[in-house]
Amino acid sequence: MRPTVHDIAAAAGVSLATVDRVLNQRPGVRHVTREKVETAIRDLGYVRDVAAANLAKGRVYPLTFILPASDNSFMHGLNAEIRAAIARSVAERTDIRIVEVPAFDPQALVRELEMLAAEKPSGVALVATDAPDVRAAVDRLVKDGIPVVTLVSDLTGSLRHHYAGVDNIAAGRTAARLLGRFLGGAKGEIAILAGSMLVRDHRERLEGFAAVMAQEFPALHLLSVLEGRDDPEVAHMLIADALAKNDGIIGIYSLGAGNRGLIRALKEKAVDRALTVIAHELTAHTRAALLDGTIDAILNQDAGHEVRSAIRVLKAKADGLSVIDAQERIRLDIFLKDNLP
Amino acid sequence: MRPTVHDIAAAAGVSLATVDRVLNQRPGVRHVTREKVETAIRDLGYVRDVAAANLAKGRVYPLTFILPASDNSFMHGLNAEIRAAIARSVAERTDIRIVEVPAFDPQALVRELEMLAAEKPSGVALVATDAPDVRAAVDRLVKDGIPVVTLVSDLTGSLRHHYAGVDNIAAGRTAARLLGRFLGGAKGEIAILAGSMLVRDHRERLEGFAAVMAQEFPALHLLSVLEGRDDPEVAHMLIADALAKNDGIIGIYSLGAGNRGLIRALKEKAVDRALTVIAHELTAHTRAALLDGTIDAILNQDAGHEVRSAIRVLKAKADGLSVIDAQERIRLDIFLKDNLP
DNA sequence: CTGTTAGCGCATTCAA
DNA sequence: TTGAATGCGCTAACAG
Repeated sequence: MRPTVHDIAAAAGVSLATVDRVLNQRPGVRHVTREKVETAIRDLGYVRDVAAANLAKGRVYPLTFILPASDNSFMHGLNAEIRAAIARSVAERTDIRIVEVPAFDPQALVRELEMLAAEKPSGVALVATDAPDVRAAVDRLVKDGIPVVTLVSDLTGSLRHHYAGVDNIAAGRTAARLLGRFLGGAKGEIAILAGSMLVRDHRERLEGFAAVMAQEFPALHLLSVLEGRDDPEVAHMLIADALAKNDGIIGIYSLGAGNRGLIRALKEKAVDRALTVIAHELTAHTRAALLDGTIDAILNQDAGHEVRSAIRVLKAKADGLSVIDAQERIRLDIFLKDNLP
Repeated sequence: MRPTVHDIAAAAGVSLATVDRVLNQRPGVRHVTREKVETAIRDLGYVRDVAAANLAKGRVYPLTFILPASDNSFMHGLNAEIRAAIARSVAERTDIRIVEVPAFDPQALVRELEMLAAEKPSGVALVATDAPDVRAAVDRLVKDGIPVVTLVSDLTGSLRHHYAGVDNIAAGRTAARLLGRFLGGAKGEIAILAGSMLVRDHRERLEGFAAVMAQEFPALHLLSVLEGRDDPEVAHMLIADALAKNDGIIGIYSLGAGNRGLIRALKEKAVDRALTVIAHELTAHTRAALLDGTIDAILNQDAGHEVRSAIRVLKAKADGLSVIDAQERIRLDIFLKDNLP
């Protein structure tokens, strides 16, 4: 039978309350007493029963998710996954709130983070816009003792406890190798469609992509990046235009959202052209395009995994517990038409 | 505040014990009383607090994992992941035991399953050898009310509750498309190295691979399957021999284990040949080979995820709870040298 | 500074 | 067929 607080109390010759005090590092225990209890804990190999503790405390974890108010399938999916987590709240003792802030707007994000500092939730998850002010606001939360997890796009250099998202440099590199290998030594131009160079994840994907292309596929020439602001209309316009003007394009890498527009442009302008296309994020649109051959491969991050992982990590940090690193690693999913979920 | 058993008891005008009886469908309750309680449960929207229930019961979940005693990196990895889960046993209220049985030996597996029927653990996970007797033994366990999960290799047609492993037909198809695209229209022969056609996962991979190859890459001709019994020595011999005898081989698909031997053969016999190679399972050996260019892509199943998933599912089934399907889906990981974990 | 006591939500004797 | 009482492991008043 595993030891309980009673066993420790007996072994240390103190009462339950005192054991509880040292266990939860509360003040009001003489140094020697504390030592005695700590020794007993170590000797008996005590591990606290978190479930019982939570029951006694009636603990719930108020968590806040801050998302950009972007109208694209990926963000809708992320939102849906959080709502699914909300539906499980009772069993998981969470109390989750979703807050939307204008996209690509650091100041709005900062304001929200400052309000949260007052609310003192058990944890905060945010899709970070990469700006110094945001970093400062996040650091402030962390210093106040509130666990913070970045979601989808990281905030390197900040004190955030954890990043729940894919390695975007690796994603870009993978896209490059896939595209290069699929094109098998052909010579030509590659168009690149991004959302915005203001968000870190897109910048990193581009960086990884360009690096591998330059190093391993010199026969392929990268055109300058098209910024579609993750908006299907803008993306459509940009791609249609590029295809019309440039006959040498043989490959496209779409590293942001708004792929609806890309796909429409391809179906209108490129039915008769041999084009190899790699895109990010599995949505209803990209899935259909992969199946009908318009897209050759999709790189994806599992939004459900990201949300569940963020919640697990925030709860663990709130309790000072450790996590299973391998379980929290968000992998880069590669989908061909054969291994779709 | 969410309703508790007390609230139900009050609402139904009965005692806690009676509420508990209907909650756990125990006998000794008049029909009318039962109805009253059930109405109260529904009206108040009661959901049982599983953590509290487990505390009161002092519940632990004795689980048994049955693995083939195969000496390859993948099985070693699987074993290690189970041991990692054992290390977490205290917190997760599990009591996990690993049993090894001779590989590819249905009768040994059946004997073990029959012994388990007597022990009545909370759940059983097994790497299934595909045979009618095994199916019958599994069905027997299920009918006895013991949750059963197949791991890595499934047992279709049996009553097992869940399969924690990848879709191997999809894996084979994906391997074919990757190989075909990487070879970009070249014409030549493809060597296939399997472990044994007696295990379902290998048969399914081959099936998927052959289907896509026949349909989409007619210029590539599949040689007859080499069975390496997941043994590095045998694999080495078979591949070295094939390469020596056949100059037309331009691609290799290794769908089983024992890749150490394959890699050694490639380094000895094929340094001067342009060979595209796809293999299964990420191990220290295949990882190194991917990085140095000997292998072009690795298809993988995350053993850690499989083990954690099997445990979650077995616990849930033992309690009659539902699982999050997306969380329990084991995906096919595709690794290029750029996205290694 | 330390101890006593009463729960958290549920399961389980033992009586009635 | 039903109910009262006790305890699971832990926390948190409230006394001392």
